[in-house]
Amino acid sequence: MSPKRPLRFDPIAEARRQWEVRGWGAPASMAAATSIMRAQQLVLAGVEAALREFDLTFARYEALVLLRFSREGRLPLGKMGERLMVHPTSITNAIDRLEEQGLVRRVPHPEDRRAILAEITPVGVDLVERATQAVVEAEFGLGDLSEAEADRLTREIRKMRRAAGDFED
Amino acid sequence: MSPKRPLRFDPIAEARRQWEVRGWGAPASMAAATSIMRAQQLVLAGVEAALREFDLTFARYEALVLLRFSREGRLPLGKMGERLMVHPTSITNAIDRLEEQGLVRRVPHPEDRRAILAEITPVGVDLVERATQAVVEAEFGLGDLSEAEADRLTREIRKMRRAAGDFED
DNA sequence: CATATCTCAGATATACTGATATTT
DNA sequence: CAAATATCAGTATATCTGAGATAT
Repeated sequence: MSPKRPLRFDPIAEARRQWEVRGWGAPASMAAATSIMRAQQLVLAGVEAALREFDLTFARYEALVLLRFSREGRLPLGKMGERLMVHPTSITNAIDRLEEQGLVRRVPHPEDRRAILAEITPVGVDLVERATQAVVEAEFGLGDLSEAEADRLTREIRKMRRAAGDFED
Repeated sequence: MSPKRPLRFDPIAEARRQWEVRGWGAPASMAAATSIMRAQQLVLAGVEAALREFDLTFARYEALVLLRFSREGRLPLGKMGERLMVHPTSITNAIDRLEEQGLVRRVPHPEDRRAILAEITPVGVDLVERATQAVVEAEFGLGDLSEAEADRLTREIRKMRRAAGDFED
């Protein structure tokens, strides 16, 4: 981790100013995209720090949560990749690792013999619940954002996600 | 690239519902953090697709832009790492690559002989301007977000960044 | 001597390409 | 035969740790 002290100015406001000086176009979009990238660095750093003691990465934690939320604790690997927006080989790799850790096991799909299900184990259920406590205590890397602010943020990003074709609804 | 079709529901709204069912705490923060992570995937995918023809990654593009915006087209590597919030060895690596591509060169720091400056070359200046055009045309992966929506998004994220200690201002 | 800056070697995580086996 | 599912081999990128060289 890098507990870097805060800058004494907003680097994105500064970048936007420079962007306009150069006449580079769409400065509002640049600022929004850069904001998203930087916010993600902060969230990822905060969450991964909380997950370290459980030997989980963010990607593997997300996979565990997804399985925990599924009706029967199992999902086809392909479906998991779609939902998490990751490459098929990345899911194979993540499930390999979770299986080594005893948090998940592979079981054959009952109807489609091409597909394989990942199923969360009791150990996995226990771990994901403890890891979640730690992530909540770390405030998801958001700092002390109020509930109202978090909701406004979620709503604004939701517009962007819809514009970018993430979902239809 | 993966031109995946949109889901027919908002996966984050669904995750939030499940999160509350399990009684996992801070659902508003979970939704905000997950929104940031997912938005970043969309932006990164859009921008990297636009940068591919220039043989640039997002990280190297950011470094070029930072140099382009500096007063004299050069900055110490350490300062670049701070500004981009990346590990010192990652900057070394990125500058190695940009130097191989002829977009940047290393020059000694005139006052502090420990430090090394990365300086953008004329070829680098030309490339970063052309790459920027492509990124703007790709709308930064934001889809057709209006300027007002982009500004609102930037403002909401700014609150989060301040709460997370990204800057003081 | 302590600190700062950068680099290197080695390890891990993720992603992508292209190929393959199996099943639908 | 075409499409879908998962895997594998190989490559690339980025991150981090720990060590070391050089300079302040």
